[in-house]
Amino acid sequence: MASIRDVAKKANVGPATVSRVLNNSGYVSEETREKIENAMTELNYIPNELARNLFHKKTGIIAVLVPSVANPFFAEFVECIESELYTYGYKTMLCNTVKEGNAELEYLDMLNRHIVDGVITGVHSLDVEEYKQIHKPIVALDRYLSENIPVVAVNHKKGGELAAEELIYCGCKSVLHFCGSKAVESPYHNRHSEFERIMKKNGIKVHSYELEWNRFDADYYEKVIKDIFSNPLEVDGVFGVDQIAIRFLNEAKRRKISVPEEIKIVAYDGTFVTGLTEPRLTVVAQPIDQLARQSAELISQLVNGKTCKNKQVLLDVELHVGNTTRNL
Amino acid sequence: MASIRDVAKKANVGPATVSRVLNNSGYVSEETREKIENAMTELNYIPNELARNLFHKKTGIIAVLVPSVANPFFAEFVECIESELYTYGYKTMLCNTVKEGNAELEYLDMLNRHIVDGVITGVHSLDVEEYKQIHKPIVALDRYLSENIPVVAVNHKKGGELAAEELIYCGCKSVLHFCGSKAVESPYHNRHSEFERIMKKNGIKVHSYELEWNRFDADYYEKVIKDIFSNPLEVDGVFGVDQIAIRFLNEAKRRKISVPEEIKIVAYDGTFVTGLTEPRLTVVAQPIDQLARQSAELISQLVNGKTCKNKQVLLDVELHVGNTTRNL
DNA sequence: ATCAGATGTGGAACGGGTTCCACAAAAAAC
DNA sequence: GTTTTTTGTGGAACCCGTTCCACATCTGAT
Repeated sequence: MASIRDVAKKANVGPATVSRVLNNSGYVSEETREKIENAMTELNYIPNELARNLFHKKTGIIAVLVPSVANPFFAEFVECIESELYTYGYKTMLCNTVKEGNAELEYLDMLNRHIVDGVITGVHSLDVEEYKQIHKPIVALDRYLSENIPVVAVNHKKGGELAAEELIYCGCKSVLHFCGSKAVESPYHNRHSEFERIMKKNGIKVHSYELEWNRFDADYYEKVIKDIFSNPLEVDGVFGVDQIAIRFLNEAKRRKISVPEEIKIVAYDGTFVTGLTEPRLTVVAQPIDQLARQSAELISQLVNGKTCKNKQVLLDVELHVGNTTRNL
Repeated sequence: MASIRDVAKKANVGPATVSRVLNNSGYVSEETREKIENAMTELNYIPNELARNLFHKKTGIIAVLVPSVANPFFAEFVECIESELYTYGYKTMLCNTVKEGNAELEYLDMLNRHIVDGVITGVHSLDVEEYKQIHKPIVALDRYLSENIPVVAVNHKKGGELAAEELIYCGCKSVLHFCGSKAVESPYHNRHSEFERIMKKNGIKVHSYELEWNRFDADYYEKVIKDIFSNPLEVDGVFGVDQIAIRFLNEAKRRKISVPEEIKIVAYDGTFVTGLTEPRLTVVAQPIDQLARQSAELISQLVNGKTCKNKQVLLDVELHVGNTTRNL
């Protein structure tokens, strides 16, 4: 509760001198420094960060927006980004945007209200106009927002290619493709278009199933799988994000469809859940830690006044062959 | 960038009047209100929350400390708590404490430095003394910190009991029990002691395997499973947290040990990952949403000056019978 | 007509640090 | 011995809302 002026009074100095001791700036004699330090410990003085923040107009807090941290991809991303931001000296404010009301907008507004210094958004909601109005530090994860806003993403085109080639290599003739909604402008569409392009080029039939863009819950995924299996399956290959792939695999097992003999499965993302199945999934893995590292670096630059317009960071994906495409 | 004084000048009023308009407090004539509102929109005025915070000595931010959001239990908890805090009007600052350095202490210090209004800690590190020094709003998840700090936890004793009874009911004679380190003071020990008590009372042999308290990564879990299977298994039942249970199940399948015929498995926690196995796991499920709801309510009370010393909230667990203990 | 109360408004002080500037004393330079 | 520099320190203004208090006007009651 003691203020800098209390300390100053106790040490018989001016508040400016105490401030200098606090920040190790300017000239302070050894003698007065000690006097002040004693006074500080005596009064149990702890500087009020709020006052500092007001003066400096910054809080050292970065908001991280994701649809839902309960989703493994975002959980891992948030885990990494928090860690990265921490090394930069920033704290992480977390916002899950899948909730009633427009939490996304509200969090963006925190930029204007000086509550956070920057925003990293991994959210794929529909209205992009709001972002274009804001000329503050924003970094987008896997989403095009505006020319001013740098994007961090993986090379989805390569991702689609790797998946397609693996399924082709394993002899598939007709595949089921779970793809994201085209309502959202995101680099991830490249994976879908590239996957389908290559498949078609090789004369392989592709059945596309468009997933809703804002659903990440178990119920939805179960519904999708049920939906798929309600009609006779005429495919020998499947490509979809982790949780869809896992659930497809499980349903196949329940129906005594052997994997990979009868159906091959390739999962996209490669979060830790793909390590929880038996057989282990073949995955196209996103380097989530690198996505986080790049996002943190970019936001740090933006917060410190550097500009990086039109910037797009593309990271490499990797195919990890498991036992759902080949019998190793 | 416009300040309240800029608005006041433009509207030919005092800053106090602008403040009253901003907060809808005190008397303001309709005429001046309009003048001020016009000035505000003209100047594109957005109040600086930092200045407000300084005056009110609060930020509306609650820090949530967890070992790692990448762990599904904490991911789900954080998802829920963020949502709950949001409804109370609080923002969530996230801190993962499994990193170099003492992040936990650093985040606790934010209470003193007025960066956050309260802390909800789900961290199980070893030194508790620091918490006893702090007389600020803190709520502990599943951990005893000090008499002043309320604890939210599930009824682990009942959890241990449910698991034990299920395994007994299914005819187990010798079980493997993965338990947490006794180095940490936590309500969760009740589940282990109760489980073992009941088992022993029923003449069932219990092999205990003590897990490290601060490891939540895949590598560690894999190592544990490998360790377990490196010796001949002489059990027909297993009880452990979700990820251990899942990995045990997978390894059993790899070794053609049939579940539940030869070995029954009960998982503890019941996070979404237990819905990703085939067969589906039998679990003792923690009501994570309620843990979050209670934590949020308590921290909100504390932040608003109410005291709740010696308080402990115990929530009920539920057994969800899956196909790893019985053939349904 | 008189007075209490409601209504309306602005100046000043405050919250708690930070920094600019002025000024003094000591050390170094010439 | 005089002039620079360097070192050391404190007061005041500032960051930007908020609230207290004083003062003014207007309404309605007696």
